[in-house]
Amino acid sequence: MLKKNYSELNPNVSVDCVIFGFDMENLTVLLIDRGENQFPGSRMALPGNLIYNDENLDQAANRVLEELTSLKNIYLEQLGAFGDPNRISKESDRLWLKSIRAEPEARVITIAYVSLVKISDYIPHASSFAQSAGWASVNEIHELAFDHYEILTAAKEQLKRKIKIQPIGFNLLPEKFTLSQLHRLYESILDKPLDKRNFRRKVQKLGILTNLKEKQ
Amino acid sequence: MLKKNYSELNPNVSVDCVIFGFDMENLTVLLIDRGENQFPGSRMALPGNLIYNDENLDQAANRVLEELTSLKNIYLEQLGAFGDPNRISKESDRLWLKSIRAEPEARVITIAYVSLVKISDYIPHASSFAQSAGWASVNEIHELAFDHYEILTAAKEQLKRKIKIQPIGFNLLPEKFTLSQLHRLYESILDKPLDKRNFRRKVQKLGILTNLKEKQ
DNA sequence: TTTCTAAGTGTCATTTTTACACTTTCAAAT
DNA sequence: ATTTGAAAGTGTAAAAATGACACTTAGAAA
Repeated sequence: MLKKNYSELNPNVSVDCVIFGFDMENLTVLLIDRGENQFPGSRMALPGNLIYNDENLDQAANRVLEELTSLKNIYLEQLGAFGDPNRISKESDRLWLKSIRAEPEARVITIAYVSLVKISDYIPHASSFAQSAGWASVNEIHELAFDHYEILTAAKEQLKRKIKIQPIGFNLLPEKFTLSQLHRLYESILDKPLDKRNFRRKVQKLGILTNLKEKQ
Repeated sequence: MLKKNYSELNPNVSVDCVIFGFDMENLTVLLIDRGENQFPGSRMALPGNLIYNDENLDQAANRVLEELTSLKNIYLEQLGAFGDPNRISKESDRLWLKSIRAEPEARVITIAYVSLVKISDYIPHASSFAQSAGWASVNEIHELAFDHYEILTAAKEQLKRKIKIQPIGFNLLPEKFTLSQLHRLYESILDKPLDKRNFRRKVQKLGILTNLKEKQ
């Protein structure tokens, strides 16, 4: 009877992480630079890689994120699976895969994860096949490796949906923060202006915050 | 250079379909019977199977559903990926996989899909490895193959969320139907009583329905 | 000191939500 | 044929949530 070795990479399943960051000004996302490439196409990609057979998907997402960017202990939520057979069809992507994968032509479906963190808490350091890792303004991104732009778009939608129903976003801010900062965060995510007074009223009705009586 | 054959089964990725059905009385779900089995554990499972490498996930879900139950042209929505390494650890499940899979020990992650249909529109006929296929009352299900019970639970939650924000459920009913039937559908899904008058008012404000002036 | 930018504050109208009880109709049982 | 039971059908009032709206104050920069 053949005993399967489970602690090996699964050539068909990867995870990709969409880590949104907020710096009191802009909504950004964590990208890695894949480095020079002879073919056209974006050098930038979401941090992601194949899973091991003996880890579950959540573990894989955390591991991959840490390996590529050094960020750890981040609450990741699953966004969904992206599995178009053509997601690897760009020539520049295939070339890159040849340099990092044992089976570069394998059909890969990827499970995307999303999070939202406070930028100042996490300083990315690139390692593994990432040449660099850093935050990029969400609004300035127009092209990414593979289907990562599509994944990013879906992640933005998910974030919008989530933020409307439950007040995430509080662990993203310093312990002391102004309502204006929170206001900016929400406007960044929803990508539309929110009435200042109505917003403050709503937040305060949640009663989660303790007023500091310090101004500014 | 090795040319990869893409129209082959991918041993690592499957799809599973949670098809909810409504029959004017109960919320049900479509299950297949895997047949006799020497080991304890549920014979029943969600319709699901491995994907082919040349089809996308949505196509795979539709194909697998049709192959096992004959249901086709169903709008399927992705629920998410389930990929615990132990999802195949029950002895009865492993035994069953040996009888139907080329690589029964492979690590498999599955992508779950959800839909909601009117039972009378779709009569399931089992084929492939399904010994039978039919509707089972959601409330009477307590055990399923693999992690399918967990998937079913997640699917119920998703359905609840969806039904609150947009009035799906209209294409599930006959062209003529009473508001009471719709009312029952919503109560079944949300699993709690809804005030009759408030419900009717809300539906009528949507203005989607044309009043037939026929009673009952 | 002037000027600009961002912070901070309250009210009112509209809409949405929730709670609540009796009558009518039809079908089934006697 | 009559009675009985079960489900269909109907309106109102109070409370809560939402959305629109403009001026003053404080601090930073010129």
